[in-house]
Amino acid sequence: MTPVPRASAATSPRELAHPARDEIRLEGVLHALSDPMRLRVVRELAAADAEVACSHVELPVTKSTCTHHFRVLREAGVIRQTYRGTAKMNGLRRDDLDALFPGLLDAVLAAAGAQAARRPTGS
Amino acid sequence: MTPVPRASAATSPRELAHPARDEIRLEGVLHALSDPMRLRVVRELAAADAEVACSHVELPVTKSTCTHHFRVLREAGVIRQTYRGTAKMNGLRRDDLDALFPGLLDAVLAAAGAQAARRPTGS
DNA sequence: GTCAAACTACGAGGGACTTCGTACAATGGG
DNA sequence: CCCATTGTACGAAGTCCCTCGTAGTTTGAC
Repeated sequence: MTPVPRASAATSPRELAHPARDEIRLEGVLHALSDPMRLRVVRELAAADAEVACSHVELPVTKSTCTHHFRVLREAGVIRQTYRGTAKMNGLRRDDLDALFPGLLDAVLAAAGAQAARRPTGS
Repeated sequence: MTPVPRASAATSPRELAHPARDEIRLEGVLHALSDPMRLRVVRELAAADAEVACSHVELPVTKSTCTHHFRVLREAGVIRQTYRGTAKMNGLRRDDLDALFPGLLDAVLAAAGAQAARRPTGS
């Protein structure tokens, strides 16, 4: 079909917009973390302690929904995303979050872990 | 006789339903705190460090909306509400939250304070 | 009894969110 | 070049959420 020309995409290998550190809002972070799917993603990223591909995180939703949740996390400033070949790597923005909201991420992760321990089979 | 007094046209002692400690879910708490109005309420309750009447918390919304937000906070397990005459007193459930999610409430409160300091005139 | 104060219930409007399906683009290997 | 893999865009359906106005209930004071 008609090849769509794109602006200056020749040298830019698909870049993604991230909020700057001081653009990250607490309400946005809390809202991003208040979804079970996204909290699960964040827990896996924290456990991995490295960049993880979207496809490596197993969620009981379709790929479209997966993309949506990763975008919410990125736009809230919780994760950083970069392309690597056909994969998209995800990493927690620990440094920014710890600088802005000291102890918050660790408290949420610990709380999620404790809650998961209390609810063995559920969620 | 009614064994379980409901909050709908009940009899003498108006009682309110609160979730038990182990019924409090992290996602619910995070969602409750992710709203600017409710975060504001929680900050005021934490600053007061005592029971505060709904009418004493000044919010730029109508009373109906105020009631709604207080109920969300109560049903999420963040606050405890009790009637006292015509007033309804509100207090943080610090003990329960600290037991379930150690450090979470303090981290959120500190983060909210830090963010408010970065944004002097409320957005 | 009457009245004001404080809060609630109900419903409505408008917007945001979660999920999905389908079709499409970018990358790297055979 | 062809194609499988990976993720995106777009729209749609259904649901939930925030806000409000109005009418009503409960309580305590006069």
